[in-house]
Order: sequence, then structure tokens, then C-alpha cells
Amino acid sequence: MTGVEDLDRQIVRLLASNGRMSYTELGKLTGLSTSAVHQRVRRLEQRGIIKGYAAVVDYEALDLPLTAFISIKPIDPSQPDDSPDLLQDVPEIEDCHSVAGDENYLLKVRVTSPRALEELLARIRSKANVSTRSLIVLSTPYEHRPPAV
Amino acid sequence: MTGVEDLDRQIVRLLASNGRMSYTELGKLTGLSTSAVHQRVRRLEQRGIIKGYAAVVDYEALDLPLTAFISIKPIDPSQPDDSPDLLQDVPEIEDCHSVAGDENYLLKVRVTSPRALEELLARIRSKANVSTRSLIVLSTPYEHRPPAV
DNA sequence: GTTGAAACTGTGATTGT
DNA sequence: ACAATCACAGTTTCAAC
Repeated sequence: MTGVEDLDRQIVRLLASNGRMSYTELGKLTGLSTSAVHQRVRRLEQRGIIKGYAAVVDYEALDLPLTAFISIKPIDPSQPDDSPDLLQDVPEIEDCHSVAGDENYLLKVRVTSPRALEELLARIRSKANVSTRSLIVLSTPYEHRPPAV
Repeated sequence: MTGVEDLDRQIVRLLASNGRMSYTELGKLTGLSTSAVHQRVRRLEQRGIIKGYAAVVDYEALDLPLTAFISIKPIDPSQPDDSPDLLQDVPEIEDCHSVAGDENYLLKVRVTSPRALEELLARIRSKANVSTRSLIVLSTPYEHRPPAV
């Protein structure tokens, strides 16, 4: 994976903390003209360094107040583990990481209630033929902080 | 926490998957006029339901290819645990969740190398007076998927 | 919520360095 | 190759309705 130079890193950092910043303002903050910034952003997007833009949402207001981390392990370890594929269409799953250690994958999920989590766990177990271990999030002091590039 | 109505949920979901979508396009997709959408988005921002906008970044290209989850527990459990405050200025920490279970907090961090992780762990331990347990991410099949509102 | 008008921004072509 | 300038289309923003 090819790296990015200083000016690009600065642009990426600025867009990571404010994804709707205008090219004009990016230009002021980086000392470039609007169209120079525009070109650079387009190249960053094409190279996949900027993968997209997302609104940062308050999940409580969306009636998804319960966050949990679920680590999963196949019931039958002799089979190849394609859990990410099998779970791709489970909408409650926000993140899926392959991890080193006792379990194979760590999922981050958002649900409405403990009851919904119970149902989700059953769905995950049956879809991927895995055992699950859950870690309930009580509160989130901070989240999605931009990278210190 | 007060909920949001259907039209607002639709707008939030659209902005969660494309944070730079124009008000004009949002209007087309929701059947509203541009300025009606604009007003709703402004109110969603003011109510804190939309907390901000962020570019979704490729951390490998930013030379932060190593992601880890670190769970922490105070060395001295009799003291009040203000770890999030003590760790607030550690830039490698992307998320900080208070969790139920053996440990108090779960941190998500991004670093350059195993060596950088080792140094970060030492920094976290000394700043917050905690013991740490780390889970290394090997790969990430998917991440930051928008909520299925 | 809608319409319409004014200011600003995004976008591409062109030119200069 | 990269940046600056200009021109036009599209968008944001704020009136008044």
C-alpha cells in the first residue's frame, strides 16, 4: 500500500474530522487553491485512501441504544471459517474484524434492547454455526475520533 | 432520548451511507424540496442526532496498518476510575467504551507497528494506572456499516 | 413545506510554472 | 506533473409566501 505525502495527510485529517468541509475552506487551511485541493481529494478518493463519507449518528436517537461486542468461534473448527460472508446481510453488525486469540472474529453490533440482542445472538449462531461471547457496552465516553496523522 | 420520525430516519440513514449527498439529491430521494431537507438536516444537527460528518479513511494508506482492541482495568480498584479523562489526549485511541465484565473499558487503537503498540500500551498503563489486555486485529472484512434504520 | 432569487461552491477546461 | 485562474452549472442559504 503506497503512502501519502504531507499535504495529502493534512487534507485527509481535516476531512476525517469534518467530512463536509468545502474545498474552499480546505484550501485556506492548507494554503492551496480550491482546484488544487479538489484535484488532490479526487485522487485520494480514486486511490481508495478516502473510502467515502459518513454522517456520525447518535444511535440512541435512532432507537439503537444498546451496543455490544460479540466474539465468535466456529462450533466445528475443522471447517473453513467464512463467517464474514455468512453474516454479511445481518444489518445489526457494524464492524467485523478477524482477530488473533481464542476467537476468530470480533463483531460490533447495535440493537434496540437486550431482548433484540438475545434474538441477534441466536441468528448469528445459526447463520454462521459459531459459538458467541458478548461484551455489553454501558456507555461510550468517546468514539470515531479522527486519526492523528 | 427523544426519537425521530420516519422522514428524518430516512434522511439520517442516507447521510450515514453518503455524508456528502447534496440536499437536492436528498430531496429527490425523500420526496421533499431542497430547503425542506435542509431545514430538517439543520434540526437533526442541532438536536445532536447527526453529530457530525467524517471521511472514511484507509488506515493502511495513512501508515496505521495495525488495529487493536485494548481492555483496561485499574491496578487499584478502590480508586474512582477516570481512565477516559486520563487517556483523552492519547491520539492513537479511536474509541473508548465503558463495558460490563472483567475489565472496565475497551479501547480501539490504530498504530504503525507492533513496536508502536508496545510503546502505546506502556503509555496507557502509566497514564491511567491500569493493567491492559490486547486483542490484535488481523484483517477487517467490513467496518463502519451504516445503521439499518 | 414550497417557491424563487442571491451568494457561494463544485467542476472542468485552459493556461502558466 | 502540479497549481492558478476563469467560467458555468449546481448547490446552499435565506427570504417571503
